[in-house]
Amino acid sequence: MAITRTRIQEKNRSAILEAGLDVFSQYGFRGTTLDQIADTAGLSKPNLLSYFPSKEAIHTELLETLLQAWLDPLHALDDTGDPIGEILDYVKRKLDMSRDYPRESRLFANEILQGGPRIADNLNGELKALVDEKAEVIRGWIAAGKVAPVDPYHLIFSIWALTQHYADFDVQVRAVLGGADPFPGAQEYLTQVFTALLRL
Amino acid sequence: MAITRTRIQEKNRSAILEAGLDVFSQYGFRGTTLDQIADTAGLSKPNLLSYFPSKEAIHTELLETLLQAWLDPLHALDDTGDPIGEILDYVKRKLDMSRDYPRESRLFANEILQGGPRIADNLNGELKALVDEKAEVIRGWIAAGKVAPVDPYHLIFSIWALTQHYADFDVQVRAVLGGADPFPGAQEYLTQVFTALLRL
DNA sequence: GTGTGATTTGACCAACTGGTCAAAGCTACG
DNA sequence: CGTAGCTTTGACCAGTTGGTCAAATCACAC
Repeated sequence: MAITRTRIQEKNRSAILEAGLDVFSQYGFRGTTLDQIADTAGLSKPNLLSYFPSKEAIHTELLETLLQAWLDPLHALDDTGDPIGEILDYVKRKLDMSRDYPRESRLFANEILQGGPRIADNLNGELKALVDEKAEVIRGWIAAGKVAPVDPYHLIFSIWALTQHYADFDVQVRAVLGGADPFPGAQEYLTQVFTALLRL
Repeated sequence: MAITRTRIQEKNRSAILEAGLDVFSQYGFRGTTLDQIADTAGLSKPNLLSYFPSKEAIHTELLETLLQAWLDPLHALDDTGDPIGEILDYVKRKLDMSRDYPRESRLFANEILQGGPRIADNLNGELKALVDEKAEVIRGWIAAGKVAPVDPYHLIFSIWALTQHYADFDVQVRAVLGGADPFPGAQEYLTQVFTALLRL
């Protein structure tokens, strides 16, 4: 079912998704209006609705794209690699995502804050399965005496929390730092944290 | 300007604030309706509006109360105490707040996600000043050779991120853990993290 | 019980919301 | 140049939103 699309359709669709990401990530699903998205995308509302059947459809498409990108870095955690190096690489990938795709991070945060009604299945299914799998990998490393014994689930939560914080709470972080770019310092600090934690 | 209030006024005001906290913390300012708050509080909308002049006023009052409670645990960080113990105590206080006041945490998260338009002054003023002050305390501990050298700002960010995550992303955390209470494990894990990081 | 002020609400309003539709404008190809 | 079909929009609709108001109800001191 390959849908053929004209250049204009391609351009408008991505303009709408881009605009939707902008607005949904700030105001959440209920706080966002179609007029806001249409204005941001530079289209009229009826025109926008000729590309997506509803507000819900735009949001759903954004969330689906996001969830894939969200799990990718964790998929890449390789049980045959150097344990501490693998974990530090995962931290780095997630921090880079917070720097380069902060709106996606905020879209996810907004959805979770609202109780995750639209992604509950994914959380309880794909996400949980993947985390269970990787937690097992980390447990293996601990059993093999390659990293210090820590709860693998809370280890993963802490990586999420520490990296996403720089995207989700960007305004607060920059206020405290007087506007300076937090990411170089964050990279160094997080390396230090996880090295100290996992080193034997 | 001490306002005298009848018992009914006292009860209704707090019912409204309670309901507002419930709804605002889930849907954010724009995503929340007065009808939702009124229903949750068990009042009619006109009655609700006889206690607060507008939706904005309820939100503002909640945010002001919140910001005070937010800064309190950091205020308590004592430069004359045992450094690592002081920091671990701060972590514990913040984690307890995430467990006992998750809605407040989410209200704050929602406001920051939206760019913090209603609390920008506080972030750049009171909050920044307090963090600057406590960062100086931590720097002193590092200079005195009492804790390992770490960036004090990122240390504070990491405490916020790691503790608030358990309130803000509660749905995700519980999905991954299959519904189990995350807080006992979190307490232990966070102690381990900050001990490993700060110990010389 | 009665009156007074506190409390509550039904009915209402203008602005906004998500969404529809028919008509208009535009573009590429013969 | 014409026209078929892609693209766009003005006008519209019903439901919701934040907020108002006068009238009704209630609680309680006398």
